Amino acid sequence: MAVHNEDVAAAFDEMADLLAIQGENPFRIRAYRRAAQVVRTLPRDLAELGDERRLDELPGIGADLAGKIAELRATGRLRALETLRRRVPPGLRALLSLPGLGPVRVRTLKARLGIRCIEDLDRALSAGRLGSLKGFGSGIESRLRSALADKVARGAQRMSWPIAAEYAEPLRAYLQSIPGVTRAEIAGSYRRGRDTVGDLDLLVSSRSGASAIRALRQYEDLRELTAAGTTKASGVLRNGLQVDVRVVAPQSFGTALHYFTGSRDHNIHIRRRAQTRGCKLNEYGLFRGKRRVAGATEEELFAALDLTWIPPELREDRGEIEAAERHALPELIERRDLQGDLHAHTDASDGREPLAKLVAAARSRRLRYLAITDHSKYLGVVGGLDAARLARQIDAIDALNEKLSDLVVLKGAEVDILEDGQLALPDSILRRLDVVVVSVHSQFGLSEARQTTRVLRALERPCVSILAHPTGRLLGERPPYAINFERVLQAARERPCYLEINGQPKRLDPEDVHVKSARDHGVLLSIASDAHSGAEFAFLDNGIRQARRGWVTKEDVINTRPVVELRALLRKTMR
DNA sequence: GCCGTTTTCGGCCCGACTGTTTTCAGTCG
Repeated sequence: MAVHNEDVAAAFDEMADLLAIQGENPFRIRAYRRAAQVVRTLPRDLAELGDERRLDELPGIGADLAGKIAELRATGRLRALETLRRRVPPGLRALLSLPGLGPVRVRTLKARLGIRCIEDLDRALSAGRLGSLKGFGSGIESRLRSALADKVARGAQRMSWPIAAEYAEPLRAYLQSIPGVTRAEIAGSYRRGRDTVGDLDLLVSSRSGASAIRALRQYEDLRELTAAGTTKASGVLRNGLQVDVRVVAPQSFGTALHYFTGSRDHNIHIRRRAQTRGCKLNEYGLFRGKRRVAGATEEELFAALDLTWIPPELREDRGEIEAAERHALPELIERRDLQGDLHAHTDASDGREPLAKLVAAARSRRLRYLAITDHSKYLGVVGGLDAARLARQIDAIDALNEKLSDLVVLKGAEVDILEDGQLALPDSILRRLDVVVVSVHSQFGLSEARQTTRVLRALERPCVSILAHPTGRLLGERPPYAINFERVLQAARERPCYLEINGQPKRLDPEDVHVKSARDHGVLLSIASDAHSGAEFAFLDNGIRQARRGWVTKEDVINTRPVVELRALLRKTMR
């Protein structure tokens, strides 16, 4: 039985929760949580990392946890976890996710009222039995009631970054407009450019926190304010998105922005670094004794710690601090580096605009080239092109190019990879194209072995330029399909062909750690909008963000090249 | 449970808000 990173991470997370409910040493609990995080975001499968000795080289994993990983891999079980489950009713874990309930109160509920799961808690609340308990006032009771009431509705759903942006930017502008506010920035996972955002963290610079927070109450999109002090407030927007606002004085803005941007693991690492240098770092500044040595800007904070300024997208404690110390951070790609887009659809398949209109939109965005990659005719996609229709589109594009001087239209197709690894169009027509994008649109549930074989077979075909949206996930709808990404990368490098970073808000595929892994393997990338209308060329921004989180530079991306160099790279993929 | 340019033991990031607290524990980020 194959044990994957996520299985290990889930087991460690459960260990941490159950140990917390038992009242264990908080640092031991944190060690499990940190290990879960490290394993979860590992770019490669643990199975390929080899023996225990290699495992304990991972940060946060020592001899004991390496042994537990080995045990899970060998037996599929973890005796320590099973022992804990016998001692702590597993239903108690779910209680930890409710607001106001931490390990201490959960333990009280179990000890005093015999509550072992959410349903027990619901009944106890209805019967009014909580009021008698120490530490459970009417405030907590009402918060629990409402949390249980809309637990299903709200859930812990994270929102795709581009959707969150529609709420974050107006709120930022509103805060910026409050009298006395000199600056307002969105921090948190949004500023780090994560593919999904769980809540919005905003930082405000003002000498009067109280008045800024009073003004926040008036924000029209705010449903309720759940907590409000003089420097900090939390609330919920009408769409259910959680918002945290923090106010600091200008001389603290840099350290506060850094602190509020996170990630948590990055912050802890940076604060340890400050400590070992005899300093203390908090959101108000970097202090040596009582003297503030940095605070107003992030730049002075990093400089004071002998680090290059680290772009927010890299702040995940995945080696960026070590790289900044060596002044060896990558120079991350920017939107203006892109010269064209290699994945777009017209109304010949499922796009919404005709060829001419899409090309006009690309020109107005100053793209130098655009590949038209309509779907092949296959199940699932209405109106996909067969070889005859594709041949007619090829002629139409040749004619269009005659009339264009500032943009080159590249002839392409997005060809389905069939279940057996064959392509949905014959090589004879694919040879006439400039770029062949291949992708999986069916049979997402195959086993990892079969899915991997399927894609590897497709990559053996003579005409394959780019593997599009390589894991098939749809945020909030469909998980990535099971595939051995490592083997796909090896095949892509040897072949060669390129890997797409898809900028559709629902896809953002592949995820950041896989992007970084591709870069580490020397596989070149294509940043694509997958546009289905001219307006969707804006999705290139999403692809850039995803690329930056994977440490990608301009040199790692094929569509930063002028068209002549790009064509040379594409020819290398055709046999 | 992890980890080490003071340390193989004794630390482990740090502060705001809430509630029930007459001085602080619990939770959260």
